[in-house]
Amino acid sequence: MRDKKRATIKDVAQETGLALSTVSNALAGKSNVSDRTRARVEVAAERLGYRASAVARALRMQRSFTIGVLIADVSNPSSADFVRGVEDVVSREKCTLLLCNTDGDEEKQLAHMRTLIDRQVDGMVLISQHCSSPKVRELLDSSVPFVLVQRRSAKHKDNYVGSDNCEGLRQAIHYVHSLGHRRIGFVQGPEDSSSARERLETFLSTADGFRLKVEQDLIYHGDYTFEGGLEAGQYFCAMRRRPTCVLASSDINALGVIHSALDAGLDVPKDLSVVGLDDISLASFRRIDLTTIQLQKRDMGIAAAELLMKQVWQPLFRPQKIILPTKLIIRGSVIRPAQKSRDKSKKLSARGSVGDGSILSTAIAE
Amino acid sequence: MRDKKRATIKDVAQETGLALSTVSNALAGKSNVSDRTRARVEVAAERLGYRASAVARALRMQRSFTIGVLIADVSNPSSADFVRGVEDVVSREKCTLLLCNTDGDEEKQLAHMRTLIDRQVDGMVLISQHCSSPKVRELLDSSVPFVLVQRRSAKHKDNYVGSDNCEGLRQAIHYVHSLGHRRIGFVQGPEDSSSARERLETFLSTADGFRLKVEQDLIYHGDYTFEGGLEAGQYFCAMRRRPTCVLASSDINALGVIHSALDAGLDVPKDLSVVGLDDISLASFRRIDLTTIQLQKRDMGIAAAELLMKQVWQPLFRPQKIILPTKLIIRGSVIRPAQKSRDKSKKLSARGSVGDGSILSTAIAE
DNA sequence: TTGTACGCGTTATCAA
DNA sequence: TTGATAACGCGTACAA
Repeated sequence: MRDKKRATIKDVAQETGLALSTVSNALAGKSNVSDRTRARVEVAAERLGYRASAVARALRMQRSFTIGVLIADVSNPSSADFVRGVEDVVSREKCTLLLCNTDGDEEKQLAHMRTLIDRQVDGMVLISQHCSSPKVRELLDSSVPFVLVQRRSAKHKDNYVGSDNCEGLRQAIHYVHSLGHRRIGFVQGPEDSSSARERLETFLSTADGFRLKVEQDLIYHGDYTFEGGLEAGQYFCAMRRRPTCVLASSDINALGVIHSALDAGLDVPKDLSVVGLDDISLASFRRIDLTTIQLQKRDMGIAAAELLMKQVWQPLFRPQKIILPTKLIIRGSVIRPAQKSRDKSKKLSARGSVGDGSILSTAIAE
Repeated sequence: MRDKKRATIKDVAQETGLALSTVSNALAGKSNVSDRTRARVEVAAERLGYRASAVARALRMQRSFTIGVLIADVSNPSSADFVRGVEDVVSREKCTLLLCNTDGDEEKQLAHMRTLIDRQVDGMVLISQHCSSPKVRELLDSSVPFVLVQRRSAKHKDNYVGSDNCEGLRQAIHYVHSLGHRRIGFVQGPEDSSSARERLETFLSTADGFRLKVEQDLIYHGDYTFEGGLEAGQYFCAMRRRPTCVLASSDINALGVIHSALDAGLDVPKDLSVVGLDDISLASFRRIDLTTIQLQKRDMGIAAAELLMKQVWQPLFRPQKIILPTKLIIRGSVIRPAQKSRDKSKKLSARGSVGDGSILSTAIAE
């Protein structure tokens, strides 16, 4: 069943009685071929079902019309959006996307990077990948154009697309503070993430602006995962002086925190308010109703791919940083802390659900 | 900064003073080369940082070590898992994955299929894609090995990986029936999905086995999306004789149904029980706590890729169908219908959350 | 306007 | 055991 050989440009030449180059020129839309022959060529090509081999073309042109994307895990809802954004523009530009999962493992990342380079991708997008270690650096600098997304190297002037780690977070802190929260827990992302570090700094300085003293034990060194959220939640809920609000490292992470809080017999948001980061599509689902800092991931993917394509077309294009805005999305997972409860804002309080029997609601505020 | 030219096999030959073919043989691990020269070659290759060009190799070998994957939308949480599974085995097999989003649009699918074929992919995995229309069919049959996932063509004997649309669903119906539900709504997936059709048949026949008469208006012709779930939910909630339980077409769809029910002032599960399909990771999150039929998507992706690789290596391998089991995962979104409430099953009832003020709990059973 | 010839970097065949 | 040579399918200078 599998077809006989694919028609090549040679077949079209034979069919029309023209030379290879004439056919090539005709099909490429070059101006040095008469309308009559072009038409003949087109008809013949159509009839033979001829399509140029992208492989041969890539070899000849030293350009594969292929873009590599490295990501920790596509099946992670908070990262797949990036890929989608990248693919949007890549396919619009007549390129195709080579996808690699690295699981955050540097060895895997290196291996994938090498095979991408072997495949002569025209460029790569690295989403939250390692980018500082010598080995990665060497590949990066010696091969093809690339754009870093979300995680950058301090030491180098690279193309970078990220989100404003300050603005949304500051809004969140203002908001939470305005509601009366004074003890605020913070889940920090992984140590090697530049964004995670920036967010921590922003948190500390903003809190400082409010004369909030942030004790060390209010910073939980975690990651972006659900499991990490569970642990963070357990940690915070077990504290003697429990925070009244927790800023999680991601939406998924926030759900982990909430999960643990519920397990501990606390109610969210009555006993513990939680803020996420991402605004995944499910965040607006009523049963979740997560107040969160919105990241425009698909747009970041789009920006990254567009930046990359510029690099590909004009290799002298100067490296560029693009920072997309973030903003706080207010939903129901944050309300005033318990002490000054009796709150009037019906909309918010109505949304809280009642916990199960074993409520240990010894709500503590400072 | 961008490197000077990549070293080619020619450079290695020059460096060692050997012939191209000898170098090639040495590096390919062929047995017809002395240990001494092999060592020399390896050293030289290492020093020059030589890596074979995958493009040239693909042209020569007519094999690209590349697999194409077509999917509606990677950023959809209920489909990204497939991709991850496919990538797991593809990368293990030293191949790379070309990813295309089709948005369920046949034209886009065709365009992507063509570029994949132009790129001489060794095979393709089509996840929930169109596979019966003449145009698609023609490409499928005339190009490279392929495996269909989740949606198949009735008319052809293709490689297919799917899930048992019967078993899990039957379990769900048994379960729901045993709790006392008699009016059960069913959200059907898109018309052109073979799985959706199979599930409807299973639903009807199983219901028939219980002497449940399923009126036409209990079947809602929808899709797999959240928005579709919202509409389905509105539809069911507005019925004069409302169902006490709804079987949704996917987890995301189920969340839509729940959302609408809550909006209508109903409580889930007290006034309306809901069953999902997928078991996405968030389904187990307490605030969602969705009783659902589990599909092993990542495993399906793995099975599909393995089947495809077999086809690639041995083109005479006979087409094969692989059906992965499904099972009901019992959580909290289904309880006994309101009438015969007063239920004793603490575990289930304890999990229900209390609705807000405006409860229209005119629960109706047959 | 059309045709010839070469090279992109490999692997495979066959002769030395 | 090693080496010369011919493909693979295309684009492109250059000659006709």
